[in-house]
Amino acid sequence: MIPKRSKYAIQALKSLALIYREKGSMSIKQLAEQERIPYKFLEAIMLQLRNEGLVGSKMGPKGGYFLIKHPDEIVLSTIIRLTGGPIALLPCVSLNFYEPCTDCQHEDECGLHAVMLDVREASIHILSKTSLADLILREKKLLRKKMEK
Amino acid sequence: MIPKRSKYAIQALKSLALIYREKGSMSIKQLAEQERIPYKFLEAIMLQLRNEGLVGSKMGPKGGYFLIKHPDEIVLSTIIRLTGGPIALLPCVSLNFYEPCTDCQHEDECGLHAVMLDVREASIHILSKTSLADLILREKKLLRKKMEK
DNA sequence: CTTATATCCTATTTAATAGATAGGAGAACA
DNA sequence: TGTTCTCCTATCTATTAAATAGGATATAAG
Repeated sequence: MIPKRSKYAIQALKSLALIYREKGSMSIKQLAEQERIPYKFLEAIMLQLRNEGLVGSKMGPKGGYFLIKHPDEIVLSTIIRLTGGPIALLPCVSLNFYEPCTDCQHEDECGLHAVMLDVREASIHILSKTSLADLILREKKLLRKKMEK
Repeated sequence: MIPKRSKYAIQALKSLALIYREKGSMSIKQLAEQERIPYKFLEAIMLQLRNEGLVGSKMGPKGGYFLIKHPDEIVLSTIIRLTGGPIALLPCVSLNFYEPCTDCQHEDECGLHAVMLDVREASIHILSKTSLADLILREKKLLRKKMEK
């Protein structure tokens, strides 16, 4: 499971992506209300995303956050990685949270290691090809499909 | 990430699978030493696996645990599920640990939900086609490959 | 220039839970 | 009859996710 922190980050960034074209920005208050995320928690998250260079910010009234990169360029795996969510199912196959097993002398002889590597690859493949723009596009398609019924 | 509990369970069951043919059994002490798993922790795990019907047990001296099913029939997804490891990255796409998002009115309109469903499917596909026997076979292949060098 | 509205930043609290341990009861083999 | 094992319940501890607190700093607008 990825932490809520990661999920909140994706939701907030998706909201910013929706107003990217008109160079819009949103305050934490707006984002928090719209996505029903605890205000102070979201504040900490946005601050981090800013330090990581994903979003820009402007202080004072009419200030807020805005995407720096194009929604096409921000993929889910990046957001998850930055906000501390491990994607792998075991530490020994994690890129960003790697830890060797205390037992297991030879990783390259461990069958479980090999299988879990496969799982990680499959997950990352999906998450790193899905951008914020893809997410929005997908929601449009879902909605359209639903409306047809 | 799946809990250590799940990893330990897989390791122990793999050891039992190795002696399945000759109807062998192993005590917790043996298993714990061989796989370097804390004794008491493993005890709790094996007890659960027994209650779930994956292994059988025999009390007293020369007693121990043994596989009930054929190593072909026990797949990783089953072990992980039984020992409490969520495979999905979000509660809203988990089969066994499902929880709806507090925000998100319509799951079927949520793009993230759709993507995370894809990820789960990809992971489960691998984990439910990999049995204990496959794990052992894979390790043999890994070892052989390594020896060739 | 004052006020309201934002971000910025550090520190702290809280609650849940994974991981591990303790201690003894009950079974079976020698 | 003692030793070796499983069985079972209860508990401890440390870590961490999640959320909160409080104030400093910037800026738009009247």
